[in-house]
Amino acid sequence: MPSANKEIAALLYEIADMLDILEVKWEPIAYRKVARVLDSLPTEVSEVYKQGGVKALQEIPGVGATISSNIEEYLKTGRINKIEQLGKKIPEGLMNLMKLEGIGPRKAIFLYKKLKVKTVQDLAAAAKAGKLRNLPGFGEKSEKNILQSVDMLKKSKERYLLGEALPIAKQIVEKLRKNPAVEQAEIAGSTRRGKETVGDLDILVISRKPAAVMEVFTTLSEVGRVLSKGPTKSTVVLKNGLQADLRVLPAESYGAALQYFTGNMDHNVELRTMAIAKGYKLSEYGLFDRKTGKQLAGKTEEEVYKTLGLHWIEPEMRENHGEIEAAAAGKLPALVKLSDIRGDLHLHTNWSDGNHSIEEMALAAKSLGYEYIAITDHSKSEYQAHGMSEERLIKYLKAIEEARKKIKGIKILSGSEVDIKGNGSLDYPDSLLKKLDIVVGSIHSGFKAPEEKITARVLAAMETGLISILGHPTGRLITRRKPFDLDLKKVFAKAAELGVVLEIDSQPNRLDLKDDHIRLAREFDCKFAIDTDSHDKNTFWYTELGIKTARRGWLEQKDVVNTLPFTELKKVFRSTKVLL
DNA sequence: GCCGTTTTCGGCCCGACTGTTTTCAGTCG
Repeated sequence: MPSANKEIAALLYEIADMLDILEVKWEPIAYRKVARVLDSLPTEVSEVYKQGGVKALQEIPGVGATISSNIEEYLKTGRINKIEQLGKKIPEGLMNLMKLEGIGPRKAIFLYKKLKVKTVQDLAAAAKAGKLRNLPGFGEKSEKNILQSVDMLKKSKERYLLGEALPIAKQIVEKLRKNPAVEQAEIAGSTRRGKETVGDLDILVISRKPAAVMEVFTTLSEVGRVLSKGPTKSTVVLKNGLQADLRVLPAESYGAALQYFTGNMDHNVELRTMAIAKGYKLSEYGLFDRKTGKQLAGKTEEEVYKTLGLHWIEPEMRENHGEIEAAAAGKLPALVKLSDIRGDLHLHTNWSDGNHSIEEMALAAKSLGYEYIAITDHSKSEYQAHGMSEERLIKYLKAIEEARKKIKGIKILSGSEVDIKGNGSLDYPDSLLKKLDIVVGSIHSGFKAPEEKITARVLAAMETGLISILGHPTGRLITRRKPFDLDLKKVFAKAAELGVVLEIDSQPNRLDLKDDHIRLAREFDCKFAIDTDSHDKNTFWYTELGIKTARRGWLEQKDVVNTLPFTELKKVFRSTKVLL
């Protein structure tokens, strides 16, 4: 299912930027708003249009007569004429100037008018030649900053994996907490929401000595460069290139600030709109009565939500995807928690491409308090990953048997991550598969096959009745590879029918299924397993990433099979005819 | 361009920091 939503959103953003440069008032806001909505719309715009035409498009918040016709045009022709029309009025390359930190639409158009600067290179040359310093609103400092921005643009990476951002965010927060000036320090932003990629870190500190906090923050060993440093807000670029913002607020604003800096933007705009309707004003400082200016809430997030007539909403749900309506109706799910996890059902050892032995993996899992694990090394087709031949599989099962004798206090299940081959058959004969406790069925080839083909392949594999868990179902690698072109509805319906558990693979670059897909699968009443797919005893913490992803998909404890005690887990997998 | 338990016209979230100014515009989130 290739998504047109993202493409349309990108075009609407482009229109907004163009209108900004042309100094059109308000219209950019309207376009940007719809772009944001489409970016995270769970349903396909093309479907909406197919069902109800332009009228249905106008049901999407922010979409009116003009934008709906823009969308319709795109769906029919693959382009939006307005972009070409606007493009004629804007010099080639000028849009790129706005990618520079500190250059917005006003400065971009001003520089063009004054100096005929069109490209980033033009601007860098002008700055180097000292041609900017005498322009109104510019000075020597501006030239220096522009040159630094050009430098940064070259090096910058768009977004970082949650698995990269979360550890460093935690590290920074821990350091801040050790400082006596810091009363509280929290991670906010998309990291707190558990988004699969993170653009920058948002850190919130409560303190009565903001200056001291800023000093500590801007001189942390992780910091590469300080972009700005004020009394309550500073921005730095970390040595790994990730940007980090720190805000300091007083304790009475803690809840409102945490709420505000957690976002996302759409969620916040919605809350502020609700506040306005009630005659309140919501900011990071608190919820206030508009007339009297009296603070009504702000110390805790719960208080802020409650005063707006809502139950407290889990950070991972704050995407304006219906959670506000659910909170108003008291219908929020009780999300699954990290502490609910009792085991990991997808692990590799040095029997295939893992770094540690069966015993080492089992001991690491046991030290986490896990009740059970499944060892699931690769099947024979995974030649490059030292996939096991039938003969080695037999020896491997004996080795698992040995490990069970040595290590008590944790159940070690025997399994394999078995390749689903091109025709949908599995990589070992049925007789061997039936000797395993758990079969994780995964696709590792033919990623680019057309929808019908790859969907049929997955359905056929599930119909063998021998797959317990469908491993990393869409095969995506966040930074490298698109998901398979699967008909997810068919796959989820079949998984629910046959009792095949869907994996949420917690590898930082996978997070597969992803949040939106999980929510869709949940509608089919599918069951899930949150696994780490660990190849090393030190990566069990990836579960945290999988949990956040599951929570973004609104999953509850009852939806996730590896939260079950072992006796219950056995019952789940009985239906797939795999022995346990 | 969109939208309406204040509005079919007149608003559009709100506030911090920087660099330039000497009270503020632009940018950012």
